[in-house]
Amino acid sequence: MEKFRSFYESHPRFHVAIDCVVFGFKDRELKILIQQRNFEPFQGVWSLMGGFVREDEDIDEAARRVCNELTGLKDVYMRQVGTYGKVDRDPGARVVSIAYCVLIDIDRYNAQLNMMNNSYWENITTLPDMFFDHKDMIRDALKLLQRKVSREPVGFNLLPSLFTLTQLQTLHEAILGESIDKRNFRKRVGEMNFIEKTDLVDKTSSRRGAYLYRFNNSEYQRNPEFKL
Amino acid sequence: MEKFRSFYESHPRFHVAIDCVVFGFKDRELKILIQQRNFEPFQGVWSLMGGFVREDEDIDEAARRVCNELTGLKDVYMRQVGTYGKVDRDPGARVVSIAYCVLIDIDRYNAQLNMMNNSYWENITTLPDMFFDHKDMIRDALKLLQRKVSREPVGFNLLPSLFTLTQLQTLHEAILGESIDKRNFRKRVGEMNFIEKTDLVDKTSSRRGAYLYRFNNSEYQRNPEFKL
DNA sequence: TTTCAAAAGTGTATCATTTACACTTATTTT
DNA sequence: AAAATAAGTGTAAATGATACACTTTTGAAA
Repeated sequence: MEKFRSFYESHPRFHVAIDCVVFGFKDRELKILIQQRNFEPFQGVWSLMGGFVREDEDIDEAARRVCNELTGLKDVYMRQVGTYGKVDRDPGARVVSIAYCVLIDIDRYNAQLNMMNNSYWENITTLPDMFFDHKDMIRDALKLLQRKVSREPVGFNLLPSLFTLTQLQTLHEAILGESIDKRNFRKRVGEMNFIEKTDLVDKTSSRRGAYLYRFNNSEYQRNPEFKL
Repeated sequence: MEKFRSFYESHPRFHVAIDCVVFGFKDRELKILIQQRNFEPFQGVWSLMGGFVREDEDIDEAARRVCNELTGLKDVYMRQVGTYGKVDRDPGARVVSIAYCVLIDIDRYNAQLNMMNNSYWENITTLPDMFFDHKDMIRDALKLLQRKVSREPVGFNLLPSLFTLTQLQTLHEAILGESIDKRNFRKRVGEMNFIEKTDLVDKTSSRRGAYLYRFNNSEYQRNPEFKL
């Protein structure tokens, strides 16, 4: 391939970045992790958590690495949202950025990282102005999440491994931005036998207590049909 | 920003390419435009039609330019599918490639371009082995198209501006890979008043002749609800 | 210890949507 | 005149989606 080097070298090269739209769920609200940069360039600007792709990394590997650096978590659900490449989207240099939608259980997130990264969990309904096209990335990531949450078991990534049906429902409501009928919702849950009732009870959110459920992925794989 | 140049320069840069998954529809078959390269590198390998992003171009502009160079057409429907960035996906150099799904009316395509580009219309069901991840791009572009065709008026981009309902139905069948009940299909068409019957008749495909319809986009915009 | 507050849990009837299904019509060719 | 070919048309049954309100359980407060 050596002899065709000029074929490639006649074309320009760009920085390629990863931006993570990290979703979490707490207090009935869908949140995302944003950062107010305390370093140059763009100090003080609100932005998504990101990083650059390295020479020796697949872009998905880079996304996993960046996400791990920012959240401390491994084996996290992430999906590519899209790629953003306006010429002037980053005034410091030509940067093409690939956005990823990341879903984490907010309780597994080490809050100390917020100090280190100067980052915050902000409700998606009350985001500040943000760096260039980062609002577009968030919008598109949310659309992706909305499209998936009713048809694939992705919401469980935002919950603890044991959760109540009320938590699951309020999660769906927060993602879809609309309220859901409780009895209809539970009827649909009941049709999916991979959402398993345990005999454990959570009493933190009510006096009566609510049964805890878990998502059984291997059972789901045997008959992967999901509708909520 | 000058003083932060090193912030960027400490990170690597990559070639960024566009690959177009160009769909066409003819003889009841969904086809895509592929090219057997008659130039180095990778001479003889089947691949999608592509090109590199330039310094002064947004990626969407680059996609439009590349698509225009390859099809001769302007103002075509195109949507980003995803970005493919495995380290070794192109052995000649590190190239990150953004795939676009492109829908054209195959009758507007100048067949002479096939000579110039060494390109062909191949049925999606009978594709040859292809360059690295180009099959993945095609699979993902087809998924995108399948997801959209029933809920948004995108199929019309693959048809002439006047079309019969049988053409529209066989197009949907080709995209979805399953047969559709004729009466149910036409019932749904009848519910969308932006699919307008003309008094023109096409007699090329049957003795009786079939009424020609057209898609009225401004009527659609007044009440954008689509279900087929 | 009784009362109150707060969330959990439970079923049915109606409505809307989707599916299954087969013959007639119009025209050209033989 | 008959045959061949694709266009065009409606209804009934089944399935899925929606609307809707009261009882239960428990801890905290009176």
